Amino acid sequence: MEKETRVRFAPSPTGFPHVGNMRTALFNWLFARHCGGKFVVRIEDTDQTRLVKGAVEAILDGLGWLGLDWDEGPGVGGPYGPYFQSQRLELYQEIADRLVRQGDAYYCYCSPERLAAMRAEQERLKLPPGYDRHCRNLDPEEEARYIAQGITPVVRMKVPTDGETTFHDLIRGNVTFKNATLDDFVLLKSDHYPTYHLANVVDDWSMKISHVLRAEEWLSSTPRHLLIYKALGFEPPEFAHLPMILGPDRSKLSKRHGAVSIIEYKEKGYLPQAMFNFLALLGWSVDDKTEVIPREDIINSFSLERVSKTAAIFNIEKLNWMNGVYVRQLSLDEFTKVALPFLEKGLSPQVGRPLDMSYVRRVLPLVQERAKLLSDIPELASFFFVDDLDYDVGLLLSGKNITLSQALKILEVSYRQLVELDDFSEESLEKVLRPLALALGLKTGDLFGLLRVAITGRTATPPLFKTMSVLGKDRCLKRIQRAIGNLESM
RNA sequence: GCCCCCAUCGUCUAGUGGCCCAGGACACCGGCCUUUCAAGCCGGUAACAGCGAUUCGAAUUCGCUUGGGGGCACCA
Repeated sequence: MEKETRVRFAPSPTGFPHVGNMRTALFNWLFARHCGGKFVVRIEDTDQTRLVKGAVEAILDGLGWLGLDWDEGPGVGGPYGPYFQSQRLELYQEIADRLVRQGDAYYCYCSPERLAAMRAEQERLKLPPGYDRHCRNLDPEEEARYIAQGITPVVRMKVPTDGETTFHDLIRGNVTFKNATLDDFVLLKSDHYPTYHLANVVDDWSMKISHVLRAEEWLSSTPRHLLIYKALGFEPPEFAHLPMILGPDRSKLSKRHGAVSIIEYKEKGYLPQAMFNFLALLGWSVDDKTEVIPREDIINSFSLERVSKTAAIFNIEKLNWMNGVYVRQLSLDEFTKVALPFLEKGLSPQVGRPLDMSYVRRVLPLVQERAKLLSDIPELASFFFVDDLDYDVGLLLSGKNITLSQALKILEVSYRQLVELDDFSEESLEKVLRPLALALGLKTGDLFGLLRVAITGRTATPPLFKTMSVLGKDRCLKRIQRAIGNLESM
């Protein structure tokens, strides 16, 4: 029987879910779903000093938001748990002991101060930094002396000083490291927690992970992991190192590049479908032209062969465009559902709540094709809700062909015509206003432009008749009246 | 400094020796549509880092150079 495909996403809760991490999660998830394998989430909380409160929840929220469901892990359990490394300490300690007993690892009593001094010296001499193996071959007396001092040792891997470690990366091909360039890295810290290297190997093995898909930043620690697998006699998984996601300055994406947490994108009004699609295309492609592609199709066509080797810059412009595409694809019901929270939150407190839903449902279609982000919506729609339009009166005269007195006259005539109009539908309005332009000897654009400003306070809005029809006769007349007043007091 | 990875338009990418004086998308610039905006449509600017080698033929293979990135913690 073929070995089951099992992949994992193993975030450490030391911060919020970074888009780079989420892309890694996504690729793992896609790989599992494509192969009909399992997607495991494991929390790597072995650094007690850097734990961030709420980070686990935020990470899981991020996964949930993108629709990346996990088969084993926090909340769902599974046969290889626990899925928090802090709950598996004994396992790592046992393995570390075993490595020491076998002679593949050793206790190191060096103080942080000594290590720092050593590093400083190495830097001064322009030597590659790395542990100098001071404790690798301690004589028993010396070791006894350290123990007597009550020093809690760390456990270090006894890395072979010669030979090479080679592995086949599914994306990059064969990669070889000389063992001599590796130092004796720490396996178990003095607080008895494992380092990433140990915990990661032990867990990937004990959780029967078949493929490790992780970011390229891990490439150079892979030989260390392989050395541990070898010492333990474990068969290593397959490795695939995904290209990095970089900021616009080509450096590793970080907070100084702006929004970096997936949660921030959610809050700014990106749609998860759009983010999913966009992230899938960062480092992977279907063919030479497909951009917008449904989730199911991405799963079906996903393969590591089409993952690129080159680091990618996070191109927010393209994400924005793609989000707009997905926003426009939404049905009115769907759009209403996702837009409402943004409207509630972003509309001025002056606007009465709760919002009139039947009115909202008439406004929203006019906004939908103009919004790139859901957070654009309150601004795009505010004039539908606010009673007192706050605009620069000069805008009323922004049409270059109209003088103040003309504008006044036009508004007055328009007002008189509209008062008479009972049916305020788009068609009916058009039937009145187009002829009016002709009658006044105006270009339609000049008349409609003036009315637009009077009625909305803006020069760019959804189509005028639609807008007026949604606003209703009352509001439109009041606003025209008010515009007349504004002009008179100029 | 040492080790590893990478190298096609500004950006994301297609391209696995002839189909490529390099295709798509975003952005940008024109035009059309049009009551403004948006959307849509049409068109345009724009790239194989350099040098050698292999080959009848290289974006595609190899080498070197250059450039970029990542790693070198009792962090992950």
